[in-house]
Formats: sequence, C-alpha cells, structure tokens
Amino acid sequence: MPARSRRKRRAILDAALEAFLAGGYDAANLDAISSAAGVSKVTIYQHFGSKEGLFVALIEEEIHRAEHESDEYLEARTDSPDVEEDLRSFAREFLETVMSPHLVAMRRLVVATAPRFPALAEAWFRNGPERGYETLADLFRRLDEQGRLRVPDARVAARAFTWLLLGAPLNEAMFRVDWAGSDPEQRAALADDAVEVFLMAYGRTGPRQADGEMLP
Amino acid sequence: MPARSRRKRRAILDAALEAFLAGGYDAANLDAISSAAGVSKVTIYQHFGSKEGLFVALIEEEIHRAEHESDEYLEARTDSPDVEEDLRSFAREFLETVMSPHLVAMRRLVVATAPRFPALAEAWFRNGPERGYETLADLFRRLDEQGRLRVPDARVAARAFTWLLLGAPLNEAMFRVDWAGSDPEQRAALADDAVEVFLMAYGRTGPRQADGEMLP
DNA sequence: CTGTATCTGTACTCACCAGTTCAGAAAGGT
DNA sequence: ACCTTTCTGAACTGGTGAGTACAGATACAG
Repeated sequence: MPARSRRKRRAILDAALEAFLAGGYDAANLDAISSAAGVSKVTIYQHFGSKEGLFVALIEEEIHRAEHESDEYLEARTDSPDVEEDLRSFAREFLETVMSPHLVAMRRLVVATAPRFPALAEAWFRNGPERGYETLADLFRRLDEQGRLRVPDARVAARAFTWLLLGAPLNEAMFRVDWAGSDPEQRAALADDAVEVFLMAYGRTGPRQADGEMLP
Repeated sequence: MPARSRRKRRAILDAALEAFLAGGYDAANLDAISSAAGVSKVTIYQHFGSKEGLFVALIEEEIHRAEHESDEYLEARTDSPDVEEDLRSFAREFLETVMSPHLVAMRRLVVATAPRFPALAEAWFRNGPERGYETLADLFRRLDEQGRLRVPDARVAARAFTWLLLGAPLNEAMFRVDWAGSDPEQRAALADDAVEVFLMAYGRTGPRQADGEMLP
C-alpha cells in the first residue's frame, strides 16, 4: 500500500525483466537484479518471496500489460471502403507489434520456461494467440456478412490469416536470435504477401467451390 | 581407435538427449547423465571436453539424423491423378512428423538455448524450415507446370502451405507442454482445413486476378 | 599374451547462487 | 516530532554442480 514500497517494487520488476530477458530464468541472478534495481536483496524477498515468485509476478504483469495494449488497436477495422487496403495495413501493424523485439524475447522466455511454469505459459497463450483468433474471427464474420469477403468458416480464416502472416517471421525469430525481424520494408512486403494469399482464398472476387458454396 | 569407445559414446549421447530434453540445458546434470549411461563422468569429459561440448555434439547429431530421415519422405509426391488428395495425405504426414513429441521437444530445447548457442539454432533452422521451404517450392513449381495447381510464386506458396498447416498446432505445442498434439483425428482435421484453405487460394478450379493472371 | 589406450570410482576443489540473519538506517504517514 | 513500516548492507549457510586428480581396473589389438 505505502508509497515508497511501490517504487521499489517497480524498480525490482523492471530490473528483473531485463535480467530474465537477457539470459533466461536460470542465468538471472538475484544479487545482480537487486543491485541493478538499486534495492537490497532482502527487499526482493519481502516483496516476492522467492525467485519463482518474482518471475511469476513479472510474467503475469506482462500478460496484463499486453492485454491492455492489444485491446486498443484491434478495434473497429471494418469501416473503410477498401477491404484489401484495410487488411494490408492491419496486417502490417499486427506483424510489427508481434515482431517487436520485446514481444519476441518474451515469447522465447515463456516458451523456454513453459515446462517449469506451465500455468504462465497457458495464461500467455490464452491472452495472446487465442484472444487474437477470436478477435479476428469476429472481424471476418462481420466482413462476410457485409459481403466484403467470402468466409465460410471464420475461425479457420482467423487461424489462416494469423499464420500466413506470422508463421515464417516468428519461426525465424525464434531461431535467429539477433534477427530482429529484418528491416521494416521486408516486413511490409511479408505482410503484403500474406494478405495477397489470404485474399486469393477469401477474396470476394471469384467463385470458390472448395466447400460447396457458389456465388449467386 | 574405436571399439568399446563407440558404444560408450553412444550411451552417453542417448542419456544426455533424454536429460536435456527432460529439463533443459541447465537442469541437466552430468553426474546423472553419466550414471544413466552406465559410464564414468570422466569418460564424458574424455569424449566431449565439457558440458557445452556434449550439448553441441548432441544437437549436431540430431540435426543430421533429422536431415536423413526427412530426405526420404519428402520425395516424389506428384505422381497421382488427384492432386487434392495427394496434398491432403502429404499434409497429414508432414504434420504428424513435425508434431511428434520428440521433434516438438527438440524444437523447444533449441529455441530455449538459441541465445547461448546461436550457431546450433542457425543450423537447425537451415536444415529444418528452410530446407522444407525449398522442397515444397520445388513441388509447387512442378504442380504449376503440370497445370494441376495455379501457383504464381512458388516460394510464397511454400511458406503459405507450411504455416497454414503448422502454425497453429506448433504454436500451441510450444505453450501447452503436455498437449502432445491432441489426438490424431484432430490433427487430420487440422491438416484438411489447411489444405482446403490452400486450395481456395491455389486450386486450379477458378480464375484469380490477385497478381494479374487469368486462366486462358 | 602383452602392452597400450581407454575406462572407472572416489574423492576432491571451486565457484556460484538462492535464501537467511540481524542490527541499524531511512522513509512516511499522521 | 514520532512511531511504525519498510528498507539496507554485509556477512553467513547450505546446497548444487562443473570440472579435476589419481591410482587401479578393463578391454582390445596385434
């Protein structure tokens, strides 16, 4: 509750985030974290109880932060005359966000610690990919109802869009650590490719019979 | 030189693989590995010099093993009358392979250690995803030439196919550790969905204008 | 059979690090 | 100004685990 306490807690969490992201869970050193935070090691234990406690608190906080940030930009994307251009700009922004160095590093950290902290990984998954699918599915359902896209199964389309866009760069980023997603131009090109393929499948511009549907 | 030496080496590598996969690099204990391998700890050092040396040798061996295995089943897949069914069965097999518990665990291990062993992660990436792209691109180029598919850019199509198929399950497996890919039926359904979307985009059955091409 | 290379068991060093102790200092709310 | 809560520094414990030393056993080749 108090005032100073909050500052200390923040400082600890900030330093801890950097340390965990830099070297992973095991490599992070509480002595180093405490001194980087300008705080006594005892204070860390008063706040978080243990290294695990600190880690859990940290990841949970990051999950909430990401949740609030993503809630904003995923809203209301259907109100333009040009669906294709809308999808393109959305795809670029989406890719840019997910491929940010911070999120990529977080992703690697959560994946690496998933065996030891399965609940955290589960929470991350639900607030990340799974929420993303649902939001996208809603979007595609709307676009289908408005006749701007031809989407037989919105959930399948949401997954398709997500991984057409993110699969290759995210996978590469997991293995090539420094590769911060190459340059913005290449990312934009990647996003455009993804949208193009997506539109080949779901664009309104031609009849598809793959699930038995035809245009009137 | 070898006779007994080779057996020892094998035993060490087998035990080490299990240990590293079970708990990650840091958790693996050389005393435990040596006793599991029925070998003295000194022998490990005679063979591999250090824990890092052991790990590197192990991963490199796994890379070669995977390389040889994958070389086989990715061959000659274009010689059937029904392309769609071909793609479906190929997708199922591909998904089954990549989602095998062993490969999923290896993937997590390599990703987790990528910051400390970037060369290994790089090698894994090149022998895995990147080789896969090329093989698939060749396949789609052939299918396009034969008029069975309409593939304007084979490299884009290869990435699209890969991630339509693997994106969702692989991502989920990274976060949900026990989730061994759900049951085979669900995986087959997933593969079929992926192929269906892929065919919506690349199927020969309708005119697409997305890159300016039309059917004659 | 014999010599050499390799293995073994045990016991050791050394470094690192999570977590604790405690007496005292520094806020901060009222 | 005062009293309580929170923080500090520094030294300590205890456990773990990588890597080493060495003297003797064991396999294998020729």
